[in-house]
Amino acid sequence: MTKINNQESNAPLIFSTLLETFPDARCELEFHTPFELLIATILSAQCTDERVNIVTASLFAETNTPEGIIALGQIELENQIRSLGLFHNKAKNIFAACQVLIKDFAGQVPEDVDLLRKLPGVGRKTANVVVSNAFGIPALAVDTHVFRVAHRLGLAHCKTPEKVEEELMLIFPRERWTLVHHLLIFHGRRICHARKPNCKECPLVGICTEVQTCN
DNA sequence: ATCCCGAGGG
DNA sequence: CCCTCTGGAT
Repeated sequence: MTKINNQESNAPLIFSTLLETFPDARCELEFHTPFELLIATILSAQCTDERVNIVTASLFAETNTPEGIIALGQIELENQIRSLGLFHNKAKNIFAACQVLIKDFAGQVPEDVDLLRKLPGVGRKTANVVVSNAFGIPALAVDTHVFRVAHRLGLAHCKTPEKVEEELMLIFPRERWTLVHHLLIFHGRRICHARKPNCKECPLVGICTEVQTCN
């Protein structure tokens, strides 16, 4: 029996529609180096990119190297990132990650997802964001937005981000992975919100498998 | 109240 | 699998 909400065949239409709607879809974290993006991405958990950018602007003006962060000290780092939430864990992880970078990677951010994941505080999603946006290596990071939107559009059906990542990578060609990630995020943030999706302004309302009619 | 580009630990 | 960490925006 055919799965009724299997929309893999609609993937090209979904891609082109979202690209037309969000031609500026991109990484919204501000960075100049892979290390800056790594730190910004770790900081981005549970808060908006906009506020991460405010904090990193002043932090990176002070230092943007692993050695510099170590010199800053964990307590001072905590104080600088406090307003971003989860500040203790983030500071602890960033501090430890800088030590690993210096000790095992000659102070350079590795261009490999598996190596990146050896860094404290770097999971699958963060590693994918760094390799794709800092090094141009195709990757499809599945965060809360990508997960939600992919399910609503019928592009994914699995229960874990890892499995959804696999599903999406099979549906879209490798050279599109990074852009697909950004398009789904923009759609999730601007229109397909977690709580009250704005279906009335959704360009995909005609093919969505989960249209919300109560808003 | 609920959500924000999560990850680690139990 | 679940829980915890966290301030700010809405």
